[in-house]
Amino acid sequence: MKSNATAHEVGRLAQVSQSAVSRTFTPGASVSKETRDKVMAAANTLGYRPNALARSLITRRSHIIALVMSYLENQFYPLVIEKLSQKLQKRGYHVLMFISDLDQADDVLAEILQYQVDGIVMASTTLSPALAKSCSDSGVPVILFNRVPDTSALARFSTSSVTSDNYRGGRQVAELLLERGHRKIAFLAGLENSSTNLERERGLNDVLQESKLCVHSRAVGHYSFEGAQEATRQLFAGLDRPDAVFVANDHMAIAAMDVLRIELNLRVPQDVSVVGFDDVPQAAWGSYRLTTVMQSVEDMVGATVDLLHEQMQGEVCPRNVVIPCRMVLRHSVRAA
Amino acid sequence: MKSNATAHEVGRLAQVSQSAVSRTFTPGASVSKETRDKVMAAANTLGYRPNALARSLITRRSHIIALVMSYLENQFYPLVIEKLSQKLQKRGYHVLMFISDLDQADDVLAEILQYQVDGIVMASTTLSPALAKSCSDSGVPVILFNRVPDTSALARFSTSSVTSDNYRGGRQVAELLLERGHRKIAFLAGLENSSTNLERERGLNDVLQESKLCVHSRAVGHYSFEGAQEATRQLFAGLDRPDAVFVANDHMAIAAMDVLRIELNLRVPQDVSVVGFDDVPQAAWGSYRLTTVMQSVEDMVGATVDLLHEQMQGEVCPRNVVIPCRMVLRHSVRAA
DNA sequence: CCCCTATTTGCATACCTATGCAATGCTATA
DNA sequence: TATAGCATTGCATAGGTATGCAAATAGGGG
Repeated sequence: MKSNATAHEVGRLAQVSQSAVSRTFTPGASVSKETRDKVMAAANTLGYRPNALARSLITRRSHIIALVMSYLENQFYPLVIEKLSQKLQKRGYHVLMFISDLDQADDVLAEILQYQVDGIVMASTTLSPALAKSCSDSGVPVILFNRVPDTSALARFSTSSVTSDNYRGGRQVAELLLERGHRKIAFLAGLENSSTNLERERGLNDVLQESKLCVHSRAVGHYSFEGAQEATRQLFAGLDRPDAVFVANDHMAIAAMDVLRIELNLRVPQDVSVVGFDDVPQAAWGSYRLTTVMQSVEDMVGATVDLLHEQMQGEVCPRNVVIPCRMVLRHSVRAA
Repeated sequence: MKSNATAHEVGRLAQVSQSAVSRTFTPGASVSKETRDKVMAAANTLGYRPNALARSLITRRSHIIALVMSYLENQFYPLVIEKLSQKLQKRGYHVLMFISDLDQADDVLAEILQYQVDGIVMASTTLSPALAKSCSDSGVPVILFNRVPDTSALARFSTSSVTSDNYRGGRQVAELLLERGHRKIAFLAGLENSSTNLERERGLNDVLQESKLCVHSRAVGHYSFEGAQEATRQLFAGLDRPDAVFVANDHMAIAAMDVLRIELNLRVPQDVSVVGFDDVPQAAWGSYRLTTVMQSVEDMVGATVDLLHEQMQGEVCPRNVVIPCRMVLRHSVRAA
């Protein structure tokens, strides 16, 4: 009873043509209730399921969305996978996962295109202008998630993006820290050239500058846990220590807090205030209670799915969607 | 310059047949260097990529592996996605993600089979015997990851599994706690009927019994963060409190530690020892330094990929692979 | 009872590639 | 030089489904 049953075989058993079988499994096709019932009965007997590959070959729709990610260490991304996969499943699409190093994204993309995917979501990865063009040529919509297209004109006009309002988030953090009386504010950067890092830092700097201040010190953690630990040590190595640190994301902020408390014996927030970005679940854990800027995964993924749908309908106009974000006040910043 | 180019078009441009094009892109096929070069040149001009769907239709190999997961809250699973995806990519396979609620796995499986996947990995999900049979009928190997097949004979003989040695892990935890002088040991359970929970608890109970002891108390956290918080409160609500808690996984153990320290003002490990299971990255974080049992994601995923390969070659004999696990001593258990 | 329309059905083809088979060309050996 | 043997190539078909088109059927109104 191998489930190799084809539409032909079902048709033969049900005494109808293969077309009738196809129509039975195609919503909205023209079939009488009578034949539909016959077909369904035969299909159940044989354990028939339409072959999605053969179907895609004709309809030119695979109902597969490629999702490219580089590292899942940061808990933000698993949440994205989960939400995205769920929302797409509800609309009849499925997610094909690709893990790629940050720089090797181009190679992966070549593979992806072979699968005739209906769309591509690239999370925290940039896309070379050449590849972006190659995608838009083949008519596959590409959505950058949590990254903004390269400033190069070529890429900017051919791919869409969904980000949160990183600049305003950065500003809000700066305003909060100033309001709480901090004047020696350090920035712990993620990946130097990532748009998230650039925008968040720009927000911080602009607010400081408006108050005739500037950043106290700066170190780079490359969005990794170990990198953030090392960067924290650097920031606090000198005699003139910062009294607050804005960390480019929560994942690094947690690493920083542990170093501050355990290695350097500093209290958070009494001795140093720490602010993160993302609002990953761990930020709420009792041991950290990290004040941070929430990026709504729900909204960002929702916007991504909407964009995909739009562009798969053939709307060729790429858009850059910006989702507002919101300060979440916990206990890692001192009172005024 | 739409990348819709087909093998026919490439062939025409290169002045060869479609077969020659196909052979050029099929490793090991018979093509002269001369024609291969002509084909490659034409392919580059047209931006040709073989259509993986059409190819799969003929070869009856989609090179797609379905991965079914239920919840990614526990950081163990993102690591699995990452490793599995990487290892499979190296062998030319890709991962199609399916998120399913614990009980709705059967529905999802019907969808999966339409995609003609070459294999299915089900992480922490059980499979109804009927569906298991349905898969083995259609010749698709199914690997249960971190779960053991149902005790029902039907399922046991048709699906493989990869787990760590949960029973021995549970024993090791018990031995450690006894050795450190604990006699009032509580167990914080995950999902009551999951094989991981059953085995870990059995290991604990067996060792206690061998020392003429039994578990001090028990509560259920359902492998969720909030569930574990509530369960911890229950365990410590009475007057006769446990002096050690074995928590069925790290994710819950961390929730428990926060409740113990922050809500109940207990010190870990001075007042209570806590042991987890999995060794997720967070267990090593400075604020927790959780003593736990390491499940090697690397080894488990490696075994999964090997099993898949084996079964996809047509070896029909399902196997239950058990990976050894290892105690990781940190600082959440008191000294002897 | 007939004709017109609406619905249902089957035939044939297309989607794109892989591959068995026969044919072709070529080299080397006797 | 003839022939066997090998490497390369093209032809034709298959894989499973969707769909345009024409044929067939049913239904309804006059």
